[in-house]
Amino acid sequence: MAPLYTEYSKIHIAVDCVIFTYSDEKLKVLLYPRNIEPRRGDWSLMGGFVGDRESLENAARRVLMQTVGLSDIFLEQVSGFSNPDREPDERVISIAFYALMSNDRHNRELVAKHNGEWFPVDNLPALIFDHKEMIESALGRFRYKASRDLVGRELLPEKFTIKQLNNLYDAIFQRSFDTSNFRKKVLSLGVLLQTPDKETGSSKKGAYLYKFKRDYAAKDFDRIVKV
Amino acid sequence: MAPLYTEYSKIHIAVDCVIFTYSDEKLKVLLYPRNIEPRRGDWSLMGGFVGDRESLENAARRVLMQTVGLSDIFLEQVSGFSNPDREPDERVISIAFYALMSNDRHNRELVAKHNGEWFPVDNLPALIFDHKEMIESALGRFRYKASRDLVGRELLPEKFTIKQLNNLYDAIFQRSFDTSNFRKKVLSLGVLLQTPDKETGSSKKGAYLYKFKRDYAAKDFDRIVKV
DNA sequence: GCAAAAGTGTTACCGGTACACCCATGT
DNA sequence: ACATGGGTGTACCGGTAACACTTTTGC
Repeated sequence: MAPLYTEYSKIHIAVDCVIFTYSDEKLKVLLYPRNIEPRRGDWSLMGGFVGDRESLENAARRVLMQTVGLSDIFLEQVSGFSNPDREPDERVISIAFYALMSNDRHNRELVAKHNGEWFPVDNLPALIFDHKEMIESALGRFRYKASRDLVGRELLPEKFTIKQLNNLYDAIFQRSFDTSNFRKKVLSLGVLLQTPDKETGSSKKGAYLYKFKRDYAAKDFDRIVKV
Repeated sequence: MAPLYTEYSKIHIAVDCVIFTYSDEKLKVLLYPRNIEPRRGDWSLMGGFVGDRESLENAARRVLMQTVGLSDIFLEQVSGFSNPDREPDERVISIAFYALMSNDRHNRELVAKHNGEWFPVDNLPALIFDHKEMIESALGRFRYKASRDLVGRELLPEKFTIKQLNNLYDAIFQRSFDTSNFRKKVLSLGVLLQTPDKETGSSKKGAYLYKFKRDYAAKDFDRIVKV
């Protein structure tokens, strides 16, 4: 490896992960009390520096593995944040990613060990640096994805009712979709399979549980919901 | 500035600019024969390393100024490209940007001096590294922008006919929009102003020239065209 | 008059929205 | 029987697409 670019300076480069989950009918983000100076103890996204021979995405997956014990989950790059003064003491460029994680899959012990806590996206605490902005960008990108692809598989249990999916979309877009129309729209996409089972906890009649078709891969529908 | 992160390695970080213009009824990208090894002479995007105290966007604007003599143009970050082997000889992470430039504004001498050439997006030559992929990502993002905001101001002369705008959209989306419906849609947005002048080069009747309203800022329309 | 491009009008259809209504069941 | 949430049906409205039609003017 020839030292071709020696006259140009190198820069610390990191990734930060916006980890979304869905629980208690809310869309939530995983935050940690920062464990190094400066601003130790303030809430922040979990991140890490990018290794010498590591892609950004692999760095993000490594962070996910260390954070929630999973790495085979949906992950998408959002944007680079590069204001020279975004960290007060040293120059770091950080690339934000967002990840989608079903609430029942993550390693709770691992999260607890680092004092991670889940915050609803509409009620975030004070965050270090530009992490608030990262979350907002990530949410924008996630909404775009959810508007063109049914995102239930990543965030709901394997089997779920249409109502649960409806509530998920309500939480993502912070509005209330008409249940009748939502049901029709979603079923018309042809990617869900009705199971024989019913969910009976919340109603007397019971609601059919659905799951994604086995071979379902992310599609690009015309428009599931308006953004 | 305390050396906090000394145990983590720094990485070369660059920006690459996908510069779009519109001429001869085609959407084109500016490419250069690479002027340093490796692969000197192959076609590539214009890029540059990010300085110590420089944001990614400022680095991209600096590249634009060096390349086309303009920096006050539309610029948007696309994505980071970070495969450790994307450059054969040394590790460089590059953030792709795209820019929109009216064909009559750029500094032709400056472009010619570096042997820059414009290529239609549907007929690109062989490109170095992952630059083809960068252009495709940039085009995707640009199409998204054009679907929600009228992009004529950035790419057409100050005054233009509806037909020209129609042709621009045809070129961006590589399809043909119905002229009648396109006209109605575009005028209904209420952002164009009819001028008293007519363009008579291509027709006997002559077509009215329009321009963007003085106070027009990028809006987020529901949907101008389907993506 | 006719060709050519600009510009207007018409119609059919589709998808989103609102909302009324029926269904199944536990109490 | 009735309350409750699940699920279906329908009617309206606006946007989109396709395409016919009118206008203007140079030749």
